[in-house]
Amino acid sequence: MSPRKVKKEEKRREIALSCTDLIHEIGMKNITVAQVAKIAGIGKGTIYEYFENKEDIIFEIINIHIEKYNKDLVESLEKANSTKEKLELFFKLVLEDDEENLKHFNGYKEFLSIVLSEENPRMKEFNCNKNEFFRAKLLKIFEDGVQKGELKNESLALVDGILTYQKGLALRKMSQNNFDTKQNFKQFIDAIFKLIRLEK
Amino acid sequence: MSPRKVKKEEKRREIALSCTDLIHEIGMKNITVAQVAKIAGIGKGTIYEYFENKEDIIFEIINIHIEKYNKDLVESLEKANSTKEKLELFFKLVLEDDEENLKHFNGYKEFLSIVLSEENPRMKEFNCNKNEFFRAKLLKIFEDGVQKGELKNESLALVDGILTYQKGLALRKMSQNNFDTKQNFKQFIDAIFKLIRLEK
Amino acid sequence: MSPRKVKKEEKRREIALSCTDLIHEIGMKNITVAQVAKIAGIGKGTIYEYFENKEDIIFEIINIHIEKYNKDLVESLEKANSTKEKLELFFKLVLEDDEENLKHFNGYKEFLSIVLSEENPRMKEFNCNKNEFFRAKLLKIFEDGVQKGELKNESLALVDGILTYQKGLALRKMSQNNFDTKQNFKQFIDAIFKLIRLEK
Amino acid sequence: MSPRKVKKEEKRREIALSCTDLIHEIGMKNITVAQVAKIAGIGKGTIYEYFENKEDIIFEIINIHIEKYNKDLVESLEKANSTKEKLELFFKLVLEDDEENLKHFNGYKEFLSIVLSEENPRMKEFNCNKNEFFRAKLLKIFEDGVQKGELKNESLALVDGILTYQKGLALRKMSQNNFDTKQNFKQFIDAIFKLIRLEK
DNA sequence: AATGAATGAGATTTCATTCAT
DNA sequence: TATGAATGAAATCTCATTCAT
Repeated sequence: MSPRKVKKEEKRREIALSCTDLIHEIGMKNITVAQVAKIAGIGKGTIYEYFENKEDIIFEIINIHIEKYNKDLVESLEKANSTKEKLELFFKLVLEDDEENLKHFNGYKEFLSIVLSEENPRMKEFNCNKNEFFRAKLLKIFEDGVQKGELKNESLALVDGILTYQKGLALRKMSQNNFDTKQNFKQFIDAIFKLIRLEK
Repeated sequence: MSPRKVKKEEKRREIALSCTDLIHEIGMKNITVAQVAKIAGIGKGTIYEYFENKEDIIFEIINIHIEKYNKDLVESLEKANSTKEKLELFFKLVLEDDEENLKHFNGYKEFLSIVLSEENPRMKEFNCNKNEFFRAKLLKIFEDGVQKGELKNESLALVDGILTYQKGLALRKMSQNNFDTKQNFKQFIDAIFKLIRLEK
Repeated sequence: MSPRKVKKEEKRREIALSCTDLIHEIGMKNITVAQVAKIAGIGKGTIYEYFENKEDIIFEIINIHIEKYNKDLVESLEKANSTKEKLELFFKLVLEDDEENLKHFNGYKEFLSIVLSEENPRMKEFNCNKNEFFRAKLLKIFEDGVQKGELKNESLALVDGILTYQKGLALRKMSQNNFDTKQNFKQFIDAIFKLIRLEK
Repeated sequence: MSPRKVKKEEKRREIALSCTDLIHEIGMKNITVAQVAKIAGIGKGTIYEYFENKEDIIFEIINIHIEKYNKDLVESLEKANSTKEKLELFFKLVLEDDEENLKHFNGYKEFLSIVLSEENPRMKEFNCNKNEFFRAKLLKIFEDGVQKGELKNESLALVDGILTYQKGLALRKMSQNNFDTKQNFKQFIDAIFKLIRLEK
């Protein structure tokens, strides 16, 4: 990238980051360009020097959040030992209820709402890319498990199902009132593990 | 219900049904009250004799679609024999790709988008009610399977996980570009069935 | 009046009276024809058998209230002795703060608001008629005072001014936040009485 | 005020002033935002850069009219000599019938109609402020009269009563068909002056 | 005489985006 | 490069009144 482009990229981040708090208050969709400009301390017109349109702003915000989440996930996965531990980290987004994580979760919820509502190919593609990233991570977890002799070989066939199950957990947590995510997870994963764990 | 109320209820349905096609063209959220009135062949003001507000119209449309889908599901479940057959019927919404079913699926997608985006407690509650209905159906399928000696007793513990998995399938189909729903389903369900099927 | 007309007149009153409470809650202007019909226990269309239009309903309501107030005023004036006593009764509408009187006052306020806002000749004429009625009453009070030797002859020239002053008191009470009506009245009337009272 | 703010203030005035004629034709309440925008030669959306809402536009219009009237009043009062002359100037709004003054009078009428009709605390408070301004002016007139030896000391006690009387004159002129404002004023004020004027 | 279903004109307000400076 | 004033399309909802039954 040219130095020019790099600078632009930096400014995009800066602007997007400046409205993090605002977004958690009123939501991505409800934010106005005027608000973004004000909170970023620049003019409304200037926004359009760095972003194509409003959607592009939202895109950048989502991007930052997800990149951050992914980075944290990768780091924590590296420190984990057992397969089950890793799996729990992998499900952290839907299981953990501390403030930090809830922010990520709600951001993801808003992101999904956009993907579902609009015919927005760019967002959809972005979603696919991220999915592949996550799939690769999950696959790695299982492969490591197999290599370490923790899991049966056949367990690799479950990766996609578990990925799907994770999406389902997210959706249910997002759309149901008193959904007990943890209990649903525990029951299901325990059962699955019975199936795929190698008896030593 | 008084005859009065019944008539109102009928008219609501009639109006809501009249815009089925329009909805599939432009989406529930994008519809305008003026359009609904025109297509229903009545005045704009008349709409408000039967609906509280625009949201109420969308609500009725969703309701009709879901009720219809549920009715069909129940009927087809009654005719099915094996547990696996029933399970496939239960997953029909996300698996089948004929026009009729795609309409239901897209309706469900729009519905979810609304549930996720707005602070719309009514929709959310409605979603919860329907979820319970579906959970009951799935549980029944498994209980019948156990009773008929097809499934292990412990398989009942998987009901909630599978329900969640179904949501995940829906979400992935909605939000990913070339997601192979059927293959994901087959792989996962086959594996699960290995676990829970009684060897005869 | 023909018996038919009399019956119509009675029904008008009945309908108008039925919404007295509602009016005090939400105001004459804010009432809807549907509400009037419901509270009167008749159909919306039936309203138009007895009233020309919505304005006509309001007109009837105002009429009833003012007639009632006038009747009470005349009765109480007959029982009063001294001129000053009578004058206080004459100012009762703006001075007294009990619930009953406040209802009349607020009704009058709404009435004035209508007279001022619309170019409503009928209301305006009605207002003039009532004004003449009140002027006659006030004049009578003063004439009696003169005849009884309480007041100077010239005091009759003040009748119109005092009538005007009373309107001013009403307007200020209606439009100012902490207007001390009683104190304004006392100070003014005392001063006036010094001027017009005959020393005995 | 920042230059920013000053410009906004100026533009508010400019927009409000541009619809003066329109208002006299159709009334403040009947004006639409679209009409204001058109007559001001700007877009509908631009209106909302300078005004909170429609009420705010009306508010500005009233403000301008009243400020203008007050300024003229203060100027003319300075030029007047005798107390009676000043008093006549003070009553000018209700007495004079030239076009210029009638516009102010009708503006005041519309303003009062709003104050009486709506639960509009802002307008009511504004009314109170202006009332205090006028009361101060009237008091000054009387104090000067006393100081110059034209009026008795006690006449100061009449200030509030006369202010009230003036409101009454306004209200009657607004709400009665053939009310003879001048005659009512002359008769009343002459009588009052007999009471309060010092014989020299 | 009584009804109440149907009507539709009409007005406010928001906000992403442009463009002249 | 930065700005922010100007834009205007677009959509909801109310309610007095009519009229067929």
